[in-house]
Amino acid sequence: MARKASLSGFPEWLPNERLVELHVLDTLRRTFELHGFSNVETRAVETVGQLLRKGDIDKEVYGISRLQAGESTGDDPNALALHFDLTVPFARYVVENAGHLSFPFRRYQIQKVWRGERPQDGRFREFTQADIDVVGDGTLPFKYDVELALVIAEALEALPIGDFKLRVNNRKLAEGFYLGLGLSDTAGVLRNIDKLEKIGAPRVKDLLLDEVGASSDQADAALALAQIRTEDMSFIEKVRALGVEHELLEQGLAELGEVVEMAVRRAPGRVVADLSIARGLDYYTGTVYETVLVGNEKLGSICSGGRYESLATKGNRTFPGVGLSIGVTRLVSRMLADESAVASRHVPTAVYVTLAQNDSWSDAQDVAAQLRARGISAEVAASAEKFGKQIKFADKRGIPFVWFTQEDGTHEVKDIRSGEQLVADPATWMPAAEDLTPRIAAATA
RNA sequence: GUGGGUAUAGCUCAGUCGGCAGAGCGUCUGGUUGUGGUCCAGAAGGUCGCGGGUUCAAGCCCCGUUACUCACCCCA
Repeated sequence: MARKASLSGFPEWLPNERLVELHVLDTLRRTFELHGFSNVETRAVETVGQLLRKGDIDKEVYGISRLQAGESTGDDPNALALHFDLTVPFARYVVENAGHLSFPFRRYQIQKVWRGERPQDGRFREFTQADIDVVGDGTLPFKYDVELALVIAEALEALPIGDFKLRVNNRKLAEGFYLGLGLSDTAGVLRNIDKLEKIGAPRVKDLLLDEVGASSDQADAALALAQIRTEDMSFIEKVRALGVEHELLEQGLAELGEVVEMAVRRAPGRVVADLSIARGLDYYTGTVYETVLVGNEKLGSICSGGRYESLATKGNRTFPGVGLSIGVTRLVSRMLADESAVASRHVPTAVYVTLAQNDSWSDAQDVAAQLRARGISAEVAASAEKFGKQIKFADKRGIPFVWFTQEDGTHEVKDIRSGEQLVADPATWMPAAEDLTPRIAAATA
């Protein structure tokens, strides 16, 4: 059971919960590196001017000020603030280090981010994001849009989170469609279509009529597009059947088709073409991704991103990119809440070395050192309490083995779960591989 | 930022009409004096969120406040 933090929105896990989070982080790191992504870390703060480049989100940003100085971060673009995602800092990093990087540059970045939003289930003010992006110099082949969807599907598949769906759409497809319909405020249409799942078609239609000046037919057509959802290439025929024509629409169909075609082959069942996905942020220009846990759709997206033709600019150079961001904290909070993953024990210790007499502590440390030298985590009792108490100490922590040294200098090790106690040699004894370190087990559904 | 709900032991929660602060679980100790888990007995553990008011008397009623929480907004 996930414990609620004392400061809302700033979660702090217990040791066994943190083990689950570490397992997620280790798994992501391993998957990303297997696919050749380099890691970078950027500073926690950016200037306000830098952060607000991509939109009016100043309400979400935590400013930094020195208490003594009584400074106000107010409107000063040079004031410092905590980053609220990893994409904007990465864009700055790319520009500043362009001369040292080789493009296309693929990097992953796993860090805390901060947002001054009202916390709720699965929504935090301090949380960890795991980003992967590929950024090019001037151009970036579309194949990366396909590749990133597959890398993310693989990464999520390696986690004990149950079934998920990576929903993919394409901005060009949607915008071309709206333009072909004669709706020029494509951003406005997108913004309202994005609410479809939450508020339903009738209310979205009202919004389209009121806010973007669509006719009833135009609104119906936009809604019809958004209702298309297929796990194969058939979405293309369904779009064509709506009878709208536009050059941008054709481009979008071709691009989304490429992602879906490859996903069907390489990640079957994980990717769905979902033409209702819009994504709130307006810097996406092509592919957009959003991921939900099947059965936990209300939690919101656990991973999203997209293609942006201009991640950053430097002089007359532009750096297009495509990337996705996994909401690690949201994911972990869900895994803890529904106990879909639990640590096999609370501590790293595999062997608890007991003490027969208080003055045998140093000898016990010699035993522990021999075990540690072979990669076995060992801990020595602090006082020679009754063996019953020492065993209980280990049992409460889930330590699987208790070590006894006899008066004659021989050793025995007890498996605390079976009660089986055998003669053992500290120079050669090994626990079973699954007992060496805490394991994260997926609950069997 | 807007609206609703909640706040009592480490955890989950009772607390009647305003009249001595409670239970279960957990923790600790002992039974069992150097091999745990079960069982039995006992113990410790409280700023009743905080501040004010009404009253002979407030966990309970009134006002304020803070935190938490759900929804809106927005997003991982």
